[in-house]
Amino acid sequence: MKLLTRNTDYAVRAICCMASKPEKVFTVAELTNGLKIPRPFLRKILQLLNKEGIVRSTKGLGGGFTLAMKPSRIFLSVLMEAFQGPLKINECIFKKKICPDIGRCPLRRKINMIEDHVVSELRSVTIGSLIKKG
Amino acid sequence: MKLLTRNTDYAVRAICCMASKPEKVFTVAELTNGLKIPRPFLRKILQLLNKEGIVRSTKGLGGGFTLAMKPSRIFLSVLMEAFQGPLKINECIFKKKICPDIGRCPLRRKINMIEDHVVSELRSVTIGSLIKKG
DNA sequence: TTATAATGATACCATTTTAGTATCATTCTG
DNA sequence: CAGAATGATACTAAAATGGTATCATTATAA
Ligand code: FES
Ligand code: FES
Repeated sequence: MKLLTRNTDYAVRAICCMASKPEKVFTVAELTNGLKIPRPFLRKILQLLNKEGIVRSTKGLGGGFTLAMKPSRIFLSVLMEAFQGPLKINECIFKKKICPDIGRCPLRRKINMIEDHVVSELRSVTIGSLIKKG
Repeated sequence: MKLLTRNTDYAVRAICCMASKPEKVFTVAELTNGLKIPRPFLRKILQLLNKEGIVRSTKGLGGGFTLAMKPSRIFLSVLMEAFQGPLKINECIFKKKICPDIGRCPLRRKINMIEDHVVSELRSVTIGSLIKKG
């Protein structure tokens, strides 16, 4: 059961890193040093985060990435959706074949309940909630 | 987010099928007819179910597979474990690197909570509960 | 104004996991 | 013994994931 894929995980850490100094512009190199993530891969990740508006990029010398939102507004669920697609648990294989009435299929009902719970939990996690140290 | 992989799904359906006539010995061919699962693949699945003691096989002419347990005792969680490994949500990537104290990492705590919920839900689903039609 | 340091865009490759096949051995029944 | 079934196991195919490479663009500063 994989909940977070690697790029989501990387994204989370990178953002946590950046959240520690909100004003600083981080170059990819700096972030990789701290995090030991393959550099070109992290670049790709940051580029997507930029498109998503979670991070802001500036080009050229002295450029790099900064958070575009407050950590408390960055939801784990949003990161997961960006990197892993919609938060949906897989459909069943035999659509109508087996299940006479998909609306009443007890397996699907159960799966949907699980999904609802998982998703609502994920939606409650923000980067902000992750970095406030204990 | 994939909860059930294909072979688990196939296994569930095959078992549901078999549960409808508990005394009948099903040949693989019969099951594939009903279910449209690639025959050799279903064989492999049934062989594993046999090893797990969920299904009983008899060889030779007139042989095939029967359920070895009552549907109400066959848990979805057990099938998932058999086909997909332990019901554990992925560990984080940077073991000790980032997380100063894994016991206190709020992300991990959250993930663990989600995992506990999912697993306990899955443990409550049996084939029996799936086949009692509404 | 040009060299350089940064990201943007994108195509490509590698690895791992999942899905599915093929084959031969074994066993049971008639 | 013939044939119908599964047992065991090795192999292949396809998809998802993880990671590289490359060239274009932009900004800074000597
Ligand atoms: S057919 Fe998909 S859960 Fe019932
Ligand atoms: S390091 Fe894994 S969840 Fe904190």
